[in-house]
Amino acid sequence: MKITSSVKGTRDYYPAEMGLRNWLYGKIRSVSRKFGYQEFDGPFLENLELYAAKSGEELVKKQAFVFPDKSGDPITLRPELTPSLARMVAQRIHQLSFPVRWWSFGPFWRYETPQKGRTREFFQWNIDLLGMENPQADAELAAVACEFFRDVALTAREVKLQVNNRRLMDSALEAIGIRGEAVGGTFRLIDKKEKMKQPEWEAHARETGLTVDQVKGLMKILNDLELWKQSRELVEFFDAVQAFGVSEYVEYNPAVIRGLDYYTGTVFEGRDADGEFRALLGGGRYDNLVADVGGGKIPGVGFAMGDVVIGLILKKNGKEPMLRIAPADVLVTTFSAQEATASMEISQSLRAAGIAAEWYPAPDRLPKQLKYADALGIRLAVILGPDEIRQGKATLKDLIRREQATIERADLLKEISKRLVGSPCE
RNA sequence: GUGGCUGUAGCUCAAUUGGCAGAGCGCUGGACUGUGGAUCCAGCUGUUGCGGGUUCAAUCCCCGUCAGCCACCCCA
Repeated sequence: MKITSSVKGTRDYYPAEMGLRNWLYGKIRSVSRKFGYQEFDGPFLENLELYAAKSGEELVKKQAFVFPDKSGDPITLRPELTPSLARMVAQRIHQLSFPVRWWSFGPFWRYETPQKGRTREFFQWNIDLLGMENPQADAELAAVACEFFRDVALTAREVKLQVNNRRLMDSALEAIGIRGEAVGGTFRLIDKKEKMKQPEWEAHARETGLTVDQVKGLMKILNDLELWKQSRELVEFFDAVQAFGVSEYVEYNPAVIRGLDYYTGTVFEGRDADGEFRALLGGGRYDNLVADVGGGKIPGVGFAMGDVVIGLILKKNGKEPMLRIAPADVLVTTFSAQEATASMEISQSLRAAGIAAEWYPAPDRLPKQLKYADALGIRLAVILGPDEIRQGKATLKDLIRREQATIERADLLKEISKRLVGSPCE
């Protein structure tokens, strides 16, 4: 019988991967709560209409998984969370206490060609602050991202948060005569700047309809690392970032634009310092989105971080956690069929005391059982043979320290608890 | 969606101009019948991604297809 293959662009979560995913979730949860954010989630299925005018055109028309339901209505597997968030806020706008601070971690789907750092099914951390439009709120989200970097031990040398502002770019472009419909094309041009060689990029810029002077002007904008000082929003933003104590991670980058149409002000991206991977997180200010889904005018700012790229960056920098495969701290071995019952009873008495204990369910050779404990990273083994049973004792073996002692059974619990303090794994 | 590279044991990879499909790691057993990681010995593991074609003969050449990766596009 042939094994049915998995769906393209999906991943299987074996216990090791599941452990990593849960570890990541734990870090995300901890940072989010530290800043006072509440966990929520939206449905995984949404009506296509929700995304129609608000997300990028590409995201909806080409990248969304859309299926007709039995009545023929187009149902979408959510490609992002922000429109759902905007709807949920719009629906309860009179009951919520603002500022609303919400976060979420869940699956999303995009129909794209899978590559490194990009899958069709992925998990994403979303965190948003709604109801405030001051730059200090933007800075808080930047601080959340940087605090997360710190919590997973990524340094400011390894990752950066690069910031820009749409309004600043709009006015800078307007100053060189680019306005209206030409702005979108120019934004895409800016996105390409880092990927293309200089003459190539200039030629491409001319093809999109820019004059020689405009290309020069655009170059000047992109090379001016002091440009942010002309933006009151960004000046206040950077002051607040300093107050939050995360300046080391945050820098101005005029080439950061973001593709999504709903961003209106500050935008930012998390990147690894070498620029080896695609953006590990992206977000910004969206002041019209709630109104666009039929709610009142509620400004918002937030970001999303996918699990795939952060996983690659953690791995590259040696910051993946040491995770144990087995949840049990103790393996109670089974010496022979005669001692099996006593072993089971001991394992249960450990559980009753709150210790995760695994009972080896067959009288296999002792070396095999100990190898099993070793392979799963179970630190302690209890050995209960005829000698121990006769004397009312038990042997406790510490697989890490390579030592063992035969002790009174009454002392077993105490000894185990003592040895489990300060375990090296998470 | 377009173009390119790759696909061999559970994992990492070999295999001469087309000529019997191999190694390391891992796994199983033993050396060691009540003690794991080291060492040594032995053993197991294959529809060479899948389907077709050319050939006396295909892992190798050709076509198709699927998957991974790279670029474009876009983005977490």
